[in-house]
Amino acid sequence: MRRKLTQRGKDRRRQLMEHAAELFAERGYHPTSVSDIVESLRVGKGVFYWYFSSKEELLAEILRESHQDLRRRQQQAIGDEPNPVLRIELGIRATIEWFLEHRKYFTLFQFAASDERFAPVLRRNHDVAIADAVRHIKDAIVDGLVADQDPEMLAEAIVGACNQLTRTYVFDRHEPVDRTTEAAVSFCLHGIVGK
Amino acid sequence: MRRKLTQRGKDRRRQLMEHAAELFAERGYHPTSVSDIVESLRVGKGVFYWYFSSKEELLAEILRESHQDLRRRQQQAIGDEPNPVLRIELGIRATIEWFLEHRKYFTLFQFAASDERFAPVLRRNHDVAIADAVRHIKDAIVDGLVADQDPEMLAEAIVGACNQLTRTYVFDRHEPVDRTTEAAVSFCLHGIVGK
DNA sequence: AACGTTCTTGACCGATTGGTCAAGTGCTCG
DNA sequence: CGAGCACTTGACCAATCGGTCAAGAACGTT
Repeated sequence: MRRKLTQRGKDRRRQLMEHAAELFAERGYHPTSVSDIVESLRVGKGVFYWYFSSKEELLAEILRESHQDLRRRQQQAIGDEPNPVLRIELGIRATIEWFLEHRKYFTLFQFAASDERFAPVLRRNHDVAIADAVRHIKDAIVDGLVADQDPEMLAEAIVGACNQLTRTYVFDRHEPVDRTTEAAVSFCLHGIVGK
Repeated sequence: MRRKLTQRGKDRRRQLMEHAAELFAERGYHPTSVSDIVESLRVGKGVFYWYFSSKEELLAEILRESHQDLRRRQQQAIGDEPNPVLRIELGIRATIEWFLEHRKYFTLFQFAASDERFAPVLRRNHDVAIADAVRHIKDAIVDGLVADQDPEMLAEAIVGACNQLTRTYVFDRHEPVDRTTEAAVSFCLHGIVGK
């Protein structure tokens, strides 16, 4: 296990994480062995265990860091937009775009959600995302833009609808993202506004 | 591999599938070995390979049969309801109820979607479910009950929102199903109707 | 140049895996 | 009763897994 990292070390660590994420997304977490990872990178197995204490810790770390990156993108996209409904829309668009550029994490998140070992990490990520959305929804309710319903449930529904649309059209069918994004936005906004 | 099954054989097969599904859902597919399955059932390993040609085939079979059962439940719930929007609502309610009674399959479907090997089976299941929903949505558009949008995208959005709400409130938090179902129905119907 | 730290190597290990098979048991039907 | 098929056993196998470690290379600092 590592102690302090030089720049060289940080680069290796990044390289391992990026590469492992790709392999995990392609072949799955369990079927991808630590040997697979280090061999395709042409380094010894010791390298892996210098930077990560276990294969499990590696995936947990990948999940944490990638989610941080997604969240950064969302906040950047929303900026200081005053209209809460518009903030939600900007968040949806940013999320779909991010996944389009980071396809591998979509499969990874999905797998992690189905494995007891990683569910806690994913759960924390998810809770943060929901909390973000809930703030905007509450603002919208206060402003009278949205009917008074449970904001948390609305947030979950939005996330679910967007993820499913992204999976089907962007990942499975490789369709252009525009129509999908518009459909997601329209469905979710009508869903929360509630006639 | 089996040839013909007596009643005794059919029962064993069912028993293996049900039990394996539970173990897979609890500990995950890969971490659950064939030995785990047969040992906890107190039978020899040969029994497993008498009924299934591989561990992979077993899960594929579980996915197929459970999805058939879910679909049967949906069709039964919808009956011959003439109003297409109401048909969708009945379908949503039936789905959430079914998953409540068959929790183990939720985790299983989720894992399968993240594994290349099982994606094809799951994909066919999903396509059938979407096609069912699309028919009702098209009817609703023809009747002027729903704005003219891509019915397939609406169907995907509905499935996504419902699944997410079910996962969070019914599985993770073990909350009573009523409020969740109402939220799902409300969000989805407003989402498709489109003010 | 020399020393300590960071980083890399790859043979090695015990455990476990999915899957096979020769040998047997029990059920059914003529 | 006995022949034949449906089913069961569990030792066994080759392959692979995550992880260790003693040895040494590369680097930064002085």
